[in-house]
Amino acid sequence: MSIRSLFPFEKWDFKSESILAGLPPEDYALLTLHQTEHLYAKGEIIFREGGFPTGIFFIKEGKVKKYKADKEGREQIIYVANTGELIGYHAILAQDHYPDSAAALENSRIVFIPKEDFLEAMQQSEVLSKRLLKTLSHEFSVLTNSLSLFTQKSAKERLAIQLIILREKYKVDFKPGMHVEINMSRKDLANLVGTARENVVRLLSELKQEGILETTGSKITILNIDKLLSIAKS
Amino acid sequence: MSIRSLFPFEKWDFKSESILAGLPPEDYALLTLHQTEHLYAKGEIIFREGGFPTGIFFIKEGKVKKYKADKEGREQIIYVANTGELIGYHAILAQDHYPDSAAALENSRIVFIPKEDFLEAMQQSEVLSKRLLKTLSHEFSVLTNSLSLFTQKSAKERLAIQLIILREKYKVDFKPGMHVEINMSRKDLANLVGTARENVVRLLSELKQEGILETTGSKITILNIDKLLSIAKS
DNA sequence: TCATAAAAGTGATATTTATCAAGTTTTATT
DNA sequence: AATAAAACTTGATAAATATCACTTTTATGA
Repeated sequence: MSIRSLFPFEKWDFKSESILAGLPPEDYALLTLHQTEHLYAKGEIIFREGGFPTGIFFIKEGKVKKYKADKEGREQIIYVANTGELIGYHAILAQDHYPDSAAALENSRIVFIPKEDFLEAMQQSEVLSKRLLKTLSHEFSVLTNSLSLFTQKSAKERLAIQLIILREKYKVDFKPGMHVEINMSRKDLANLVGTARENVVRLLSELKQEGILETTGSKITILNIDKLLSIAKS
Repeated sequence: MSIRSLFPFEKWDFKSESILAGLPPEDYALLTLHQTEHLYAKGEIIFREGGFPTGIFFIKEGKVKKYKADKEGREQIIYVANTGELIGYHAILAQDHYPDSAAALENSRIVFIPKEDFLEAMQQSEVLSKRLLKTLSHEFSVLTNSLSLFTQKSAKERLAIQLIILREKYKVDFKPGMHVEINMSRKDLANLVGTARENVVRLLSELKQEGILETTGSKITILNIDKLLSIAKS
């Protein structure tokens, strides 16, 4: 039994890969006309909330956190974007500034597509604008799920859910039965779950006690996904 | 000094009015070809989370809460849609089931537009699909604001913010200096703020003590919007 | 590889918020 | 207007979570 049939990942995934994947060649050509590839080091900021958008970003390799920071600098992570995902298009489509910030969670290879090319491709490509409408509408449902998660579930339940989601995102060359290493700092994990760092540490050691996971350094390995699922569903 | 220049309402407003307002006549005609108007009594459900969408809804008069309920029936209100707003399009565009439920907060007059007409109008109207893209992208930013609100602000700050927003939504024939009556049950207010009903009652009586508002029955009147703004900003 | 900084982990305590169990007031209905 | 039901309010208490101060472990780079 695959985890994909036991847990509703689509409720938590933006599916922004499907915007560009297999786009008609002529549309794709328009989009990639002036693209440039850049390496972002772990921790490096890609764009900042309130900044003026100049293009969109395609994650060729790596992971990116989208987050909002309050005055005291406390971050709330909205979403973890993975290899293959597209970010930064909301601000351009809304004709507004960036609603959130984006920073690399690990060394990442990211392609920049200028705003003009993106808008031109949008204008020309029926397929692209249809896909954006579909993705944006889906994102709406993901965000409403996140919203109710925060008000209707305890920190432990939220952590369990996020660990299940992260485990999926941190899979590389995964084969059934293999273990997955989630490599995220306690601080980022806390900012994703929406609780204090110390609380995450305590909850993780509870889960460790229950034989659900183990940690080596800051890395987390899920040992018993079924138990985690039952906590997440409660 | 108008409240609109002191508080960023656009951060909390979906602006879905702007989807249909002033649409080119021929596009509007397509949309309204088979529209039907219905009256919904206060509390009546318009659509349910998980249901299959058959059309979209235009609020001609009234207010609608969009919410998600958990297994225990506890609701989290995602958004309060007002007269002139459009609801129910996300599910159709995402080709999915309704991500949330909608119910009338007061007796409302609502126009139903069948899915087929909506999709046909989308197909034909460049303007309509552009506007939907813009609105959906803006909604993304509103929801990220709501998300960080829940994790970064206390219940009292959240209540202050929601009261400022609700005051704006409950204005009718408003002239500067006039008072506004917010007519919402403590339960709904609690479900909007994301806290227990008893907590909202206590926070409201604190605000009453501070001379910020008064209540008559379940109705709330803001007396000192400046003080409320300073709590919201803290 | 060793020094040093950064991150993780722990314990004590404070604060916030939820829950339960009453009353009381308001609203609706006959 | 009387009555019942629903909604609101209050107080006491429990539970969850945040904060602070500190130790230990891990990562980094000279």
